[in-house]
Amino acid sequence: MTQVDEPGPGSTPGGPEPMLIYLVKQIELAIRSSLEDLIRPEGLTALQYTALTVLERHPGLSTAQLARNSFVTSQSMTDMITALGSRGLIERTRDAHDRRRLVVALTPKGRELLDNYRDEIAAMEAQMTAGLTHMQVARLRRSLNACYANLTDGHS
Amino acid sequence: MTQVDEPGPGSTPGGPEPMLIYLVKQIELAIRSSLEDLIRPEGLTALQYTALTVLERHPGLSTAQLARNSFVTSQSMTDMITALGSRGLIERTRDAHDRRRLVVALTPKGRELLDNYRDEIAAMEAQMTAGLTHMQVARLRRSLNACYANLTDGHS
DNA sequence: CTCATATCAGTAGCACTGACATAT
DNA sequence: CATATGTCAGTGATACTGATATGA
Repeated sequence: MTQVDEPGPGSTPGGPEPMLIYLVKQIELAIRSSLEDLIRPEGLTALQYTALTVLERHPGLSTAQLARNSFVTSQSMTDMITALGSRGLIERTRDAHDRRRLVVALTPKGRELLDNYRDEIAAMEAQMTAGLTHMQVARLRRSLNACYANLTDGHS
Repeated sequence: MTQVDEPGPGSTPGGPEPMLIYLVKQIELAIRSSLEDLIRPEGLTALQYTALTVLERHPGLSTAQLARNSFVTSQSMTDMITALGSRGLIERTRDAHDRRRLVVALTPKGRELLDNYRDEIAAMEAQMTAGLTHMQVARLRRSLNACYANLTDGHS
């Protein structure tokens, strides 16, 4: 051990306050790292797992809608959906009303995988908010929702 | 336009509240997307730009320390540092006291690049927190700092 | 025709494991 | 010796642009 580490997130150089966008990035990095470790035995990446949870919440989405939701191109999302499909975690069905759309849905196997990790994911979140009161967590959630809305305003 | 999109971030399926970790992820995705668009003319990625800001804040870090700060392996960080070095944005000098360490520092060119985008990055953050009071932003920053500390507790 | 959807091809950035040399 | 740092090699997942086909 040579020296104390813990540089913390980046910030504006002059100001004492780290910028919020870097704080968010650092937290996301830490979460992703824990999530990767947790689900590595399943052969899934954090991004693939997140995609499954989005599908659980929004069953009727097409690949193009999922891509916009994650700010990536439809080509990138197609690759991920293909990977999840080859593992039997999702399946795609042609929309009868708009035959361009391939609606993506979880399979029972995909739902079971999410069930198996629900408690551990909740524990991760509990660790993250340790020491915060219920009111502080509620305020944090409201503010983050507002930030998300601000950033996605006008984004289809 | 076929249907309303805007599915929003993932969450627990039963509960009405989206999980905080997915909110953070979605916000980070939105920020990264804007940041990529902003600095694409420079030929830099969002990750490379973020690494530069971390270096600006913490000039004396080695590659290994930077890697731990971003929760990646030293090999991955070496690749990024090499890319930034070949663009003349950073330079590495051998630490005289511990000759294993290669201390990474910004070049004047790297500092100039950061200066050129400081205002636009600040505008991104202002857009994100639009509608929030100063007190709400201060609370958000404190809570996020607490979350970051909780997640990195014990992490060198 | 225009637009949206989805895919195929190629390329680049990113992160990983494993192996290795060097310094503490 | 063990540990920490940094690099090289190979691999896989991710995301991009460009081109193409199909349907609304």
